[in-house]
Amino acid sequence: MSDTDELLSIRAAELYYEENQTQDEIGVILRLTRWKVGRLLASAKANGFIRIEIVHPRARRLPIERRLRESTGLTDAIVVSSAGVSSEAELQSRTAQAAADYLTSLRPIPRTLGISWGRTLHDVSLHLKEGWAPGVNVVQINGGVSLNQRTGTAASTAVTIAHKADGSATLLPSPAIFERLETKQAMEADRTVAGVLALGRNAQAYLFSAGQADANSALVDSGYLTVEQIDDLVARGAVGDVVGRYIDANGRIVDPELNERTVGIQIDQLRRAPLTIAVISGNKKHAIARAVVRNGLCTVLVTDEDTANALLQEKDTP
Amino acid sequence: MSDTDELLSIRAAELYYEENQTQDEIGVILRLTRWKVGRLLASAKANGFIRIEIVHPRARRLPIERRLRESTGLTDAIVVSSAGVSSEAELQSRTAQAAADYLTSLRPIPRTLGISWGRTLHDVSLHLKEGWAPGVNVVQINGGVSLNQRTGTAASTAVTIAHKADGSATLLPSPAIFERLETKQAMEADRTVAGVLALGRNAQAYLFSAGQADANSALVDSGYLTVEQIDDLVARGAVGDVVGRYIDANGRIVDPELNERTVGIQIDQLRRAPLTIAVISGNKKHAIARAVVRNGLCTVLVTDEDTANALLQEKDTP
DNA sequence: GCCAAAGTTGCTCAGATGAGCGATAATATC
DNA sequence: GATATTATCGCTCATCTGAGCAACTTTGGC
Repeated sequence: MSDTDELLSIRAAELYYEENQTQDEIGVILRLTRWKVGRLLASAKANGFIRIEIVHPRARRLPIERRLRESTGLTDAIVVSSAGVSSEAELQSRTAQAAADYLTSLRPIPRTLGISWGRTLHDVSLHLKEGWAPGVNVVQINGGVSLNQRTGTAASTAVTIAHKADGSATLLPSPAIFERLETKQAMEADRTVAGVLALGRNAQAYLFSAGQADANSALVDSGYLTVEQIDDLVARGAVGDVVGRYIDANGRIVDPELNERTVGIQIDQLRRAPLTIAVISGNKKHAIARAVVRNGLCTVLVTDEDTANALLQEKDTP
Repeated sequence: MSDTDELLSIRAAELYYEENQTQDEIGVILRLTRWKVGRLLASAKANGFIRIEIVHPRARRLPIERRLRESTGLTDAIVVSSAGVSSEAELQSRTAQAAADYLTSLRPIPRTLGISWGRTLHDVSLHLKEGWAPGVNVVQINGGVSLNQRTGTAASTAVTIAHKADGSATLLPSPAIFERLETKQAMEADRTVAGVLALGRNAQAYLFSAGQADANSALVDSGYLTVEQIDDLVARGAVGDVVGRYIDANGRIVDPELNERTVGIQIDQLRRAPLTIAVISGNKKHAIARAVVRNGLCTVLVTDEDTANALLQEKDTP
């Protein structure tokens, strides 16, 4: 397009989008036929001069969702817009809201829903509306936060989700990680615990988040791991944890011994499940999100625009 | 509007603006009539959820221009968009470009154009296209930069503007401010200088910028004023200078004695002129822009979106 | 300078859309 | 609970707009 045409397309766009003039009227003003005006407007759009943003906490980015589905093979992708967000917390809240929306609209409604715990899932539980589903049994799929933390964040998440769906919550009464393998095995042998774990393995759907591998991990906060242990895991390639288990960029368990001492569903069980919803948002979680998506650990990803774009860019530059 | 309708309007907007679906198709997807979809889209717009930006260096903000004209009584207002600008310099360059565009499209073409000097006007001169007008006599209306500066910025601006219009430049061979009133009067008595000043007074149009009152002023850089003098002027209410003369928020000369020693057109002559184009851009110039516009020192203002909004907000909250 | 190829223009026509208007539903008022 | 009032809905119709096409203009190649 010629230089003067580019300028004209901008003038036309101003009159069209800001002044709500018709292409006819613009034609009169700029001394052009209305067809020329139409073409100029089309070229302004094609050149990317017209940026249309939907500014709303519930706004999603459908084109990014589609590209994500196509390039990763995800069953579904929910990408919340970051237009107009001023803080990371706001973005994560939007993502949690979107996850709650997705859960609510899920058909068929899963009778048993396996969930992990964490800040993100807690946020999701708060965003769910009373009566979001008619009776869902919520099962914890990995060991809970220790008691030196604000008691029962994990339990409260599960209970809230279940309660709001007029369902029941089945809690996993176990720490996340045991110091000794023998203790962990003894615990798993307990009939109650074994029952919960079996229920978790047979859930129809899973909802979980993931944590980045750094000192801010909930597993560090809860006292299960030390900062030094995290550093060691990172040195061995860990990018983050899923249901309490640290994985590398290829989705492999970083420390098999540690993994053995971790209570809950195995990564492979997640990989085989037909419906696994991962909720991952935030700038620091791009790496773990990538690991989760690339290695088939989820079939549905709920995330934010920036994380989604990061995933797409990697795909484009292999 | 109800809460669910608001959400629906966002879903509709996503499909309409991001996926280019027709209102009919959206109706099928969301189980609504196409009229309902149309209404939802209209309400999304009305609620400000749809933000349309024209991202282009030459983009203007016509609605703001109109509001400025209406609320200030300016003959014309040119407001450049700040969408997508990353630096103050870029915004100022856009404003200069817009001023050049305005000058080029000006009808009738002024035979004599009085100009001041400064970074902004120099920028305007560079953005003008060769042959922007068929013969314009450009006259300097205030004293030039001193010679210890990069020689001839002021002269070069005038010459460039004139040259590109196949016209002639009449320079004012005088310092901006004299130390002694007597010297200034003697200078003005000189036939050549007097002739230039007379020519300047009779120009058909004026183009000038304005400087904020702080240590970065061109008058300080050029050695005419010290930082202390500026501080003093500020203490006495100065918000900036127009054609070398410091004014307060009410458009009054702050220091009459200093004003007397300043060579060039008087503020009042500017106020009486039928066509005076002020080019003012940048966050620090909001106050001086306000003083210029509120006190009728210009009939046309070329500025940036942020400055324009600042002017409008003051109007709304008197 | 001539011709082919590519690009641009004005136009027809069908599809998309907003304004306006009765009909219907929801809400408030007594 | 009946009625008045308001809001919402589905629709018609006129207008707006984009796709497609033939005519025309420009450009590049020889």
